[in-house]
Amino acid sequence: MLKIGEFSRIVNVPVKTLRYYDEIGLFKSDYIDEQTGYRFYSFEQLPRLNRLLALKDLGMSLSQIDQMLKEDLSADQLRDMLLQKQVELEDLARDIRERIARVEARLSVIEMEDKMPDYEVVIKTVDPVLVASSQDAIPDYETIGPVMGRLYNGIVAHIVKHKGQVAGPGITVWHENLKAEATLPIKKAISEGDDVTVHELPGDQMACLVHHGGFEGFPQAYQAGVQWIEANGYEITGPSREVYLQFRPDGDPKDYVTEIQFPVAKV
Amino acid sequence: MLKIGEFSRIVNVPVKTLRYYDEIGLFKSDYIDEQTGYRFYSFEQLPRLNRLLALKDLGMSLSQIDQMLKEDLSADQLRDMLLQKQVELEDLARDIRERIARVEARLSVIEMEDKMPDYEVVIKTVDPVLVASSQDAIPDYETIGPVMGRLYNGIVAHIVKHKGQVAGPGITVWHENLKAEATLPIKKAISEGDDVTVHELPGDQMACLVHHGGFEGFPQAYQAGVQWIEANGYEITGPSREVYLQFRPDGDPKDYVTEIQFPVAKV
DNA sequence: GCTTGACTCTCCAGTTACTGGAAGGTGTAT
DNA sequence: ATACACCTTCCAGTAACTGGAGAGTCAAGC
Repeated sequence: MLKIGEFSRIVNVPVKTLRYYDEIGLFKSDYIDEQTGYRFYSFEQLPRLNRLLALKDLGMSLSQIDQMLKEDLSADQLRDMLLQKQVELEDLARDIRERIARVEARLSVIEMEDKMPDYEVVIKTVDPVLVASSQDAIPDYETIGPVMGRLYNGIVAHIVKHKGQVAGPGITVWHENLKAEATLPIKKAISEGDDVTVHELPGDQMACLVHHGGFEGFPQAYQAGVQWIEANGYEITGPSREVYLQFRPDGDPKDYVTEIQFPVAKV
Repeated sequence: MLKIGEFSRIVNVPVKTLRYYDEIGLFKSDYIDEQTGYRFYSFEQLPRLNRLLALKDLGMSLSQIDQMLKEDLSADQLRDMLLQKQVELEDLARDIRERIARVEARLSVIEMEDKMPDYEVVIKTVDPVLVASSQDAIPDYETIGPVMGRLYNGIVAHIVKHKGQVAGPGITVWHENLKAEATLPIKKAISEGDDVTVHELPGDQMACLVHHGGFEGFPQAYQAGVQWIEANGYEITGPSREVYLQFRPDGDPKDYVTEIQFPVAKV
């Protein structure tokens, strides 16, 4: 019979931890002196504790270990738990590798620019949105402003005419070949018109960044987004979007806030 | 100005979490209505939150993020924190790879034997011990018993003669060519004798397993230890030891408990 | 026999980054 | 007027310990 401190030294487990395992019933002391409350451990308990420690070294949780130490657990059940842990660990390993890549990407920005990146990119899942939509080709960069203005005005007019309700800020979807689709989220479906269709923008995993200021800064913002996506092992899988979080045609462009979204998937 | 729920939807962060960040001062709402206590957020706050989320994606803790978001932090300090995180993540990645290897080793045992391994191996750090020691070559397996008996009797006699105090169970160190060193831990150094020396067994990282029962089972135990060490990417770096945790020459061998230790290092 | 120091006991609080729930107030649409 | 969604604060719980306070126990040395 060993006192807790002696046992602790043999198995290299802190006294506090042994008391904790005793308390939660995972590893009880062999015998407790009723007078003093002292815990006593025996050498016969070593195999159980060693199995416990070995399982802990695999990363199992204490409650899982508790199950696995039960005598009546079949080899099949054991195997299943280990296989599950294996999958879990492999997911975790992948996650860590991605994190390391992100840290390295950020470090390389700091090396080059001597500061944090100007645009922070975050991955998020965007829900599908029902929108009223109108689109047109943009002949060249100069004409983006007027064309977009015309498209949005058309949509607003259409929504007003059909008593629809706007549900959020405007979203432009950039299809290939400079074809711009202007959309406004609406609460319920309304009938379509000559130039205005009603459909759902699909939900997706998006790499998002926020641009603060006028439209003249967009090229840099797009560039930053594309660079991040490449450096972090994603690829663009569809048309990008601009969400005009804060915008009024008569407002100061300095106050504009736009979120740029790229639908992405892991390469 | 956005209510917490609207802001939550835009940034894809749960309301509860925003309130929590507000509470710990990491990310305060822009304005609080004094009447109702409602929190309001502005689009101007998006960049800070996005930077926060991006840093969280690197695995930084909230308190580290809090420091990194301070305006007056130099690029050098930022770089140092990221470098430190990088090292930390790489350590973690290695740790997880090793865990995966251990899970796989255990799975292969279960596939072959349809049960948990008979011997559980754990890595632990063993402290140096001061011992009285006596050694001899073992001509063949048959003679282990008598020779060890003689060696230990000699040590005990020596310790008694010099009024030393035994500090723990006997330890046999197996040097090359079947040379056995019998040792007994002692509390304080005593003078040496013709056959008995006093010195310190070095501390080391050891792969340890516990054998329950008589000495006839030792070969299997050693085999299990060596197999585990190979399967888990360690190598043996010195002489192995046997610690006789529970042993009396006149006792029932079934009750003997011995810890076998192999000094190891990662390959 | 007494003191000293090492050891043990229980109980409580704190760690991280939230999450869930209860009880109660607010805002808007029908 | 009422239903419903939304907001508030406060409290408890998570995992696996760790640290500390205050009190009792044990063995050795004088």
